[in-house]
Amino acid sequence: MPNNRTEYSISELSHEFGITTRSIRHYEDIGLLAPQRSGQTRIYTTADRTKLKLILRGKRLGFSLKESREIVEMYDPAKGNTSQLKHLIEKIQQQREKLKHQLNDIHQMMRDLQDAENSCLAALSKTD
Amino acid sequence: MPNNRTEYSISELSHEFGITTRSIRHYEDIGLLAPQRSGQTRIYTTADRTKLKLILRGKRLGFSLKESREIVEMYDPAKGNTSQLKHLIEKIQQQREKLKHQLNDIHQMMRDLQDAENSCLAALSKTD
DNA sequence: GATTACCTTTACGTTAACGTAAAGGTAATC
DNA sequence: GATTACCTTTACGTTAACGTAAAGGTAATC
Repeated sequence: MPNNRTEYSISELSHEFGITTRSIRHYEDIGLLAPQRSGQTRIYTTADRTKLKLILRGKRLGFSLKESREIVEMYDPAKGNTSQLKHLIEKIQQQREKLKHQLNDIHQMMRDLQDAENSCLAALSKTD
Repeated sequence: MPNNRTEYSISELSHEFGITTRSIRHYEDIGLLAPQRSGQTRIYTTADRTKLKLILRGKRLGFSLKESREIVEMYDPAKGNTSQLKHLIEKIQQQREKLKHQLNDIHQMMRDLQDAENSCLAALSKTD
């Protein structure tokens, strides 16, 4: 299993992640990806692939592409001066807070689902 | 603190949840809410309010209104026969699976954020 | 050399989730 | 009785996130 690939075509990525090439190009249109070119053809690196993963994970969590951009930019090792670093740390904290709220929502929803299931089971046992 | 309200106006709910009345009416348009009427005016019960809460929580978790409909219908005590109950239990399980995946995504994202923060802190300590 | 399988760009179309205006009704207060 | 604060419906507009054609280029295979 040669998992040491370092370059990918757009269709390889689209197959791997179950999305269309149109989506991947769209992410580029709005500045989330910037693959190299070989002539006209796009060439994606493992870093591009990772960014794509971040975008799709964001989508699963209900992030807009604009919100995912912040995540992607955190991954980018664009570093900078002290004030930029401090600003980035602040952003990271904000994302963490948001995720904490989502965790609360998920746990609450799981409790609710448990309650719903229990009353279903109770209704079923009465029917027996 | 009289928390024993049983009826609410549309503006009361919009203020409480920080959304517009337009949104609330929209949820009704697509069949997520069905408040009573007093003449022309809508009257919301605590059950309606709970449904609205479910919708908004779903939105925070990235659910579409169509997906939230499933959650709302689980809350509805519409019960039914045995096969309907079993079907509902299946749906509940599916929602749980989806939430589990979201939990994984959140935990992974939190780890990534921690990594990003650590490298920021490392870069800062070098600057000192 | 034609079919196949990729790749490209341009550009209009679509769906969800509302926003926004227009036009009007009611009930209390100045 | 006019202003204020609510409520209503109808209907067109907007934004995000792509979908979908159209038109064309390249590289390998039959």
